[in-house]
Amino acid sequence: MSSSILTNSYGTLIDRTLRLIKLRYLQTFRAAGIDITPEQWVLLDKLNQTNGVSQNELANVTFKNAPTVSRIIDLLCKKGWTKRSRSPQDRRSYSVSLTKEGGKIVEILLPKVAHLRQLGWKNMSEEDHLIFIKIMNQIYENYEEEIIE
Amino acid sequence: MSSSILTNSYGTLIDRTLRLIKLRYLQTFRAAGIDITPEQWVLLDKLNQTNGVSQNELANVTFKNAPTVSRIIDLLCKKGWTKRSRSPQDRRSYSVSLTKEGGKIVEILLPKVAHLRQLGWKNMSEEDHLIFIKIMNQIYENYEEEIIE
DNA sequence: TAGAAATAGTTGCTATGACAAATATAAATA
DNA sequence: TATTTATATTTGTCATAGCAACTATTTCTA
Repeated sequence: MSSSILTNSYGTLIDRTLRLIKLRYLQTFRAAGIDITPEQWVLLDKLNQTNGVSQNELANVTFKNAPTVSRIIDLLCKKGWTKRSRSPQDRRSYSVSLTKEGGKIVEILLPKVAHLRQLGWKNMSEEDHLIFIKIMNQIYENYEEEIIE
Repeated sequence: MSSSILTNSYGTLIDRTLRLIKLRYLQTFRAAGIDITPEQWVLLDKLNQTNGVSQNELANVTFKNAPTVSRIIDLLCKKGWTKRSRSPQDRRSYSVSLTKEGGKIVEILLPKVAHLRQLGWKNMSEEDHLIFIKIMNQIYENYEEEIIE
């Protein structure tokens, strides 16, 4: 293995790019006059795809942990964009769903988010995109299976 | 441009991989018996490379913002690994440097971090690594120049 | 079936990061 | 030189994330 992998801190690069992506999302949402963060958007978007799931399921599909989802849903409920209802099958869990207001927010923001995704891949090919996803997932798998000494 | 770019949320993938990387760093540091976070490590490592720089310079090279660097240096000073001294040339800024203790910490952790970097690139080539860095920086540039509508 | 173990969710604590406002000092300018 | 402007740093507030401890409920098991 070459030395550049050992000496270059790619974590810092990933970190800075991810923070810029999130910032651009936030600015775009603000410019649209909607007070929502990128993380809140992730949950709202997921609920739009699969309405009525539990917080636990939301946590799994968005790779977030339970306390984080709990707090973000709190905020979304306060804004009137989601609502919780106790699941009759399992009274420990909630069924979380979009309100009509929440649905409108998604409708407004979806095209803007699509535009943002396009911007990120400017000057790159579809192949670049596929390689990038593959490598990102490979790094994840490499660390996932690793047992710490 | 193909539609998969529009429908896949690569931000979520980057987010989950970055969080796993940080978790593995944290676990490795804990396993070594050293109470330090990945972000604190980034600053300590940078100080080891360029000792005596200002917080502002630290912020620039690590892509962090000033308040974050200020608070992390606070923590590192409390742990006795760094110290601040007022710069005689510019009395607004500090010269931040590693203490002897801080140097020892870096010495212990450097090989472990090199090992972690290798782990992340398991099953991948040096070329994969270069492509990845190139794409990550291209995404950054794409968003950097973008003016929000 | 009663008690133990597991699961869904919440809350408290700490760290990081973004933004805004504040202080102290330096640099530029009229 | 006096005043304005810019810069380095700090502090406050909020959002996200991880961990641990807690409650309520469900599932497993002796």
